[in-house]
Amino acid sequence: MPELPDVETYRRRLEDRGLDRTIRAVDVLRREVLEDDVGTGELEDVLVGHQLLETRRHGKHLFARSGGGAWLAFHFGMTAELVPYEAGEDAPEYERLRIAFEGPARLAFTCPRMLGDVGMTHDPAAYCEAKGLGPDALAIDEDAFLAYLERRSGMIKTALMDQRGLAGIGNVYSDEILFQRRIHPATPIADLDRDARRALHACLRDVLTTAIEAGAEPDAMPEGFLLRRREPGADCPACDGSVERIKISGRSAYLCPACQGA
DNA sequence: AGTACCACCTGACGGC
DNA sequence: TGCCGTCAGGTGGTAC
Repeated sequence: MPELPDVETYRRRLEDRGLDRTIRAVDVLRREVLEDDVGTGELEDVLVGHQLLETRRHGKHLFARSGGGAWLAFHFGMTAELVPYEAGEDAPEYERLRIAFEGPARLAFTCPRMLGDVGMTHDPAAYCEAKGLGPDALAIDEDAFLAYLERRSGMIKTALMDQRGLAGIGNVYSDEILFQRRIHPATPIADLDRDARRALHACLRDVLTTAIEAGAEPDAMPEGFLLRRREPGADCPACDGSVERIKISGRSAYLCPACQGA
């Protein structure tokens, strides 16, 4: 589930359960989760005997600064997660990398599908730039958002999901934002007037902050959220219609045709 | 530039 | 029970 609200939730989890504890060991259970330029030895040098001191999030990327002089960079792919647990408890399923702190605390990077990864950097901002990431979706202001839409064409959903333009929004939350504005996901950007674009920016902030407050848990989100009804034929949370799944450039988009026009 | 499509890798689920 | 197809919220590359 790792879009911006999920990653922000992991960040808070890491703040709670991973900072200011001395790291005793780091175990890489599956080497493939490390980015190509990161070796296990290097990872140990940076972590073991040190503490994680601060966190940062940019879009779907999470960073943690080690007292050992570098930042860890977590990227979650479709299914990765950060799971704190304690020695003595069963390790979470699909644990791929484990940080063992002195005492019982453990922090697992789990990744069933192996599409996430862990990297290292000396500068998160430079790292994001190298990845081509645009501004964080919660940091971009209205003017910058309008300017972004101004310089591209095509479908609105695609623009919201493009990490180079706006970092943090993925398939689920782009659908949610567009549903809340009653905009069909395939709507050409050119069809949205200035007021609609401004409202979209405000809505995107609302949806993301509401989701963060709910801990990125669908069941804890407002009844009116589409993401709680993400299956074809489900009842629309806002009208008598039902939820439909369509394909937009190969991805599943969910919407209510009655609310969001054809 | 934008879009469709395939690939990556693994798991869950429904149908027969 | 077993096999098969389909789908999954991420990204990245290619070809039109």
